[in-house]
Amino acid sequence: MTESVFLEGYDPAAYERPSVTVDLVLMGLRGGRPAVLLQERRDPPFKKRWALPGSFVGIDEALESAAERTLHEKARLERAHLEQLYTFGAVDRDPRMRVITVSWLALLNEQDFAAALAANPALLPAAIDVPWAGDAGGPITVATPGGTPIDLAFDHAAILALAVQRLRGKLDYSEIGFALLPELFTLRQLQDVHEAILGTALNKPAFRRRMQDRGWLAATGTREEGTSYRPAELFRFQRPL
Amino acid sequence: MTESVFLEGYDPAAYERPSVTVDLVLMGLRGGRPAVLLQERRDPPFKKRWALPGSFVGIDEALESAAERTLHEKARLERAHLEQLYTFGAVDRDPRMRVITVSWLALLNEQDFAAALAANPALLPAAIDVPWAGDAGGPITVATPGGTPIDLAFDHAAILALAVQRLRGKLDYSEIGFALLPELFTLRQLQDVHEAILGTALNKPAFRRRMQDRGWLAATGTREEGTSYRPAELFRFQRPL
DNA sequence: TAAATAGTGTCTTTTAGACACTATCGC
DNA sequence: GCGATAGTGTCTAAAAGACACTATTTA
Repeated sequence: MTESVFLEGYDPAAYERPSVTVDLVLMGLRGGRPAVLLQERRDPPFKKRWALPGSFVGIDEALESAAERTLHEKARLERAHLEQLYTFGAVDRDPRMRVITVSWLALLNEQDFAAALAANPALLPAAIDVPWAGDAGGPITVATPGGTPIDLAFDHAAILALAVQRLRGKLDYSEIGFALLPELFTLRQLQDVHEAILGTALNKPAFRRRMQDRGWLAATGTREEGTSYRPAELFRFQRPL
Repeated sequence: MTESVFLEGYDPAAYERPSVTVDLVLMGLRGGRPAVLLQERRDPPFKKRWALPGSFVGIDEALESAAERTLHEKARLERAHLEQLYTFGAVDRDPRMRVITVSWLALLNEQDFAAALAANPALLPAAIDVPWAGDAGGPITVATPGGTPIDLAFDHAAILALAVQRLRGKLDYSEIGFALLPELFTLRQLQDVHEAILGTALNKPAFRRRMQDRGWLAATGTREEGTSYRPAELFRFQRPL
């Protein structure tokens, strides 16, 4: 055992400190397909490249507050499902200086997704394509609505890939899927969301049994309107017990 | 939309930066029960209270490198299963100054756990008691080997609770459990590890089927020695496919 | 041979998938 | 009634739990 084991009590203020940012993966469904809101960089590094919206964490600001503030500043949304993903801290991830970023997954339903786009037209609703199945993880591809592939700035491709993996992994055992739906929804809409995120077709009776058994569904007694066929019942999410 | 939406391109160096640390949850099994290695604080704040081992992240040091360095400095271990848990950044979590900490879960097998204790006798092998079942999460209690309850410094109780929850949640679908075992182990040892972490008894045939079906077990053909009964076969962990 | 644990065969229970069937709406 | 989708009953397949039984080692 060397002396360094007990080398403590030094003055941390004497050490150079890194910058800390939050980056948001603003995810939602657009036309039934996964999409993410990106922002074009106006300055170097990665000038004119697309990046995740983010901002620096204030010295008197909690991490979650910084994420919420960024959600409001960039997407003009008051609230959304927001969960911390991972903290990225490679030394050279920003060529200017040392920046450690705490990444967050923000889930928007179709209405909020459209509202964010309307409030900040500088945002790009990029389409996400996930080439791997299951929740093993792996790289994903991002493209403009027109289909042009996007090479994200910084390490944001890795952050986005992790967001997709986290979302897929938590989808069927957590309440996370409801964050992508409006307050009232049909079981078909719920299943569509799951199928879009997982990229696979699901069995209808089994899916409904599972959702019912978890106690997540509160019947409202009302039905959707404007269909040219039998209208489905509208449900509301409820926390079990 | 206000002007603040596009308020970017300012000089981040002009802003005050937080300190960033890594904190390690050094977990293992001691006498078949979950335990964590703690370190007594020598200086305020929380002087003489027990805390998770940690250190400041160097300005030219990746987060994972800082975690590995801390693992070496505090426990004298070259490697261990190390995975990032969560980043805690409440403004007042350290009364001295703004400190954001990236927490890591480090898993040690019984041998490494004992080696760390021997290399750094200042570490306390605290017993972990988990009062909740399943992977719902919740507070846990920590106690000295003598049974005296420990009130951890900072927000380290929350970090430790999250570590336990993560470990429980990943145990039966990931390879994480093998990090708590030596290279060669019997199926009974593997089951004992799972039962200790989950806090419940498991069905023997079903457990063995699952582990076999996942392709995690490579038979060695050798058997344990020194038993006064039928010796069990020794297995080695293998990655599937 | 006795004691103790390793390891397995098999029955039951539970859960998921497949598939078809009935129900209900607008037109 | 027709078309289309909602919603469900039920059979099958797969996985988990229960339990007992056999196997193998030391003493």
